[in-house]
Amino acid sequence: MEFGHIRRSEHLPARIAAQIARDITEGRMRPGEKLPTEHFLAKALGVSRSVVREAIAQLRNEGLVETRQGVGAFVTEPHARPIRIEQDDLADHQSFRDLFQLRVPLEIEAAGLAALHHTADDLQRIDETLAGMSGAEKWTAEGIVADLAFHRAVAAATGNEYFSVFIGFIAERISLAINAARAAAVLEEIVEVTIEEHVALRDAIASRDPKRAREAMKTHLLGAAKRLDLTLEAY
Amino acid sequence: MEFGHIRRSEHLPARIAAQIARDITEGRMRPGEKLPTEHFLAKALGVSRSVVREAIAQLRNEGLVETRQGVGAFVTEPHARPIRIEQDDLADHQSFRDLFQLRVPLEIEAAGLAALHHTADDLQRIDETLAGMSGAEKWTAEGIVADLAFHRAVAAATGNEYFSVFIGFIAERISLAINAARAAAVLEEIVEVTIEEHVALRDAIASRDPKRAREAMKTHLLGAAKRLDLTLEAY
DNA sequence: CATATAAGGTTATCAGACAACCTTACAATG
DNA sequence: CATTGTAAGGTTGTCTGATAACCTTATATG
Repeated sequence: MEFGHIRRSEHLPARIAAQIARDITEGRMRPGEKLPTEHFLAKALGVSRSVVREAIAQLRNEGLVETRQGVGAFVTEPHARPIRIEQDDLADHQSFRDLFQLRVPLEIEAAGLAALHHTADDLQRIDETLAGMSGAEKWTAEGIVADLAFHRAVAAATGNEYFSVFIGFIAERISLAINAARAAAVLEEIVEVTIEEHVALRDAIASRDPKRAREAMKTHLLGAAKRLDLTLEAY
Repeated sequence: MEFGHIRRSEHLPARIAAQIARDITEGRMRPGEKLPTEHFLAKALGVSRSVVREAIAQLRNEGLVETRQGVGAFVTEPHARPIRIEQDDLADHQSFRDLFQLRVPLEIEAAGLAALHHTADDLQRIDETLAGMSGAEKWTAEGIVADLAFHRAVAAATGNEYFSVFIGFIAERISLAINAARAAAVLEEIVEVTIEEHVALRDAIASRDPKRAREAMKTHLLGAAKRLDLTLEAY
């Protein structure tokens, strides 16, 4: 096992943890295998034991290793790691587009499921977000927040918690990125059109027509993509 | 702010982290608020600074706090926190079905995008997973792993990293859940059928026919759902 | 053979110190 | 006055060394 020295930069423990994590995920360390002792790692990496401990603690939090007092640290069985996406990943245009592209099929399906499964409460919450969107003339950031609330409400109406979690997460990231990048004037135009499309979608859901709801969501999202100058495949 | 002493049991840092996490998620500490200094917390909780540091490091890994050297630790804004889903959430049948339902539109879209965007390398990796699946007669767990690898390879062929991340995550959870719940005999039958469907999907991708690829994936997933006794909406 | 006991190794925790970095206040400079 | 430099104090980051708790293994003991 090789343990090259760590470059002096920022976040030593995170760097070390990432290195060991790579060793594990890329197969250089197999499940059940014992990590070197903290003492050894500290010597080998040229850092103190505190840093090594913090790195191992991070790996333990991520579920990649297990530590047993008096015995050592061991690579765990291929146990699913939590998914994790950082805001910074959306900095460039490519990532933004990719995430938007991921959003489309999820939201279309959610619209269809919402049409089938929504309750009276769900519909009321959707209507509330619509009212919040057209209520004031505070476009810009307010409009983005209201748009996000609408999409959340539709996702919640599916009755499937995972749609809520994933769509909420993705839509929120996209909203934040838009809000950070776009000028107020552009936002105003976007929001104007958005409201009409939201109402159309809401009506399709209310009439329990999954096909129409899906089409409405598709129209809405592809329209939004166009207004954001994103080119997405459509077929 | 109250900081009652921590009971002497196991995993002091985890206990402390959990306590602070509760303070944050239950609103007793608001986003942007500064945590007490490590020194103060150590004194107040009756533990050493190392323990406090490890607890705060865990919170940082979970995205609940941010630390700035020389300044302090601060509660993060909720939207800056990464999405995180634990394995335990899939214990009951309802959750399993819901996650499977979420998977369907994602994978269908991925199949279409893979047909459009795959490179020669992508296709080769897909073929490798097919070979791995039919290569041995070790069905059961091996078959599940190979199935997962196939779906990962297709997602990777989209060229969209987020499809890889999300589909990899979801499919892995489902695979683990299936592996834990099903008997070997049942798995064998499932895998038999799966291979044919995989090949069909592979051919559709290879001929760059997104429509056929989407249909193949849809057939495959809805068939899989049926074999798992899941009832999903289809329209 | 079965059971205690001792020894050594490893992680968990503690304690104290110094380094790196940030903020603030205030003086110096133009 | 506005800007820049500088010093002070506070906080996190890292280092060092030691002790406690725990496990494994080997050895002794009946």
